Amino acid sequence: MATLNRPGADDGHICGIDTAMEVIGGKWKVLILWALHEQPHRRFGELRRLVPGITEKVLASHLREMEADGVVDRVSYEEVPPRVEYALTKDGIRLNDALEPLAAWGRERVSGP
Amino acid sequence: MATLNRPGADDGHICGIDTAMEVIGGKWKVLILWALHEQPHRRFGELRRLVPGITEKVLASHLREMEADGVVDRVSYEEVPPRVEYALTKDGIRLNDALEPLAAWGRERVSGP
DNA sequence: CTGCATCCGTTATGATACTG
DNA sequence: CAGTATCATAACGGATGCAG
Repeated sequence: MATLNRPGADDGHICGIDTAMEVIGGKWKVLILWALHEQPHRRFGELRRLVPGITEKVLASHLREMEADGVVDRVSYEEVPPRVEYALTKDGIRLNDALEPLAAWGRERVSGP
Repeated sequence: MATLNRPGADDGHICGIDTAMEVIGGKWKVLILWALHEQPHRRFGELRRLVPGITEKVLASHLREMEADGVVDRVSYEEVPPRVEYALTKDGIRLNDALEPLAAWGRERVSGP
């Protein structure tokens, strides 16, 4: 290959990582993925508590993006009070699995080799 | 565990991924890593060509950050004209390896399952 | 050749208040 | 409960010019 390529170029993804980076690019997305990985069918309020520091606005927009990216499923139950549940899609689960080695790297880095 | 945690919190990194995300958080860092993985001891100008679209300022600042994070080694030869070479550290190599499953995920996503 | 300084626009993230 | 609207700020990236 002559050069590496940016997202959006014809091929764009010689190493494929940029594709993934676009999906997990939000500041809190990996934590959301992680929370949904531990237990599927989390409600909005649960996620808000599980990811301390995140605002409702950012949580909502991240969830919408992840839904659009096909890694998260959103199920809205038409009841009162409202109930909405989020879960990983199959692709989201695979994404989370692919993140595990990275998590291991981070853990080693914190605790030392 | 009660909650997930942000970087900087006491534990901070229950899943360890946020640690890694901080290191690869720059827009072009994974591409720089990739370029250095293919062949160590790249020069500044080489990297600029290998990562089309990146500006000198951003390349320089990314390299400095990655050096501070201990994933890149910088070797400056005191000659004229100046020559500076960059290479992955051991930790950088392991990081790149940890990125591979993510790259695979991205590749599948582009080409279809 | 390497790469820092400055200015500047865009995007991402945050705080707060409000609605169905 | 599950969001949306609005306003404000910060972080990031890009363009250009200059220096060792």
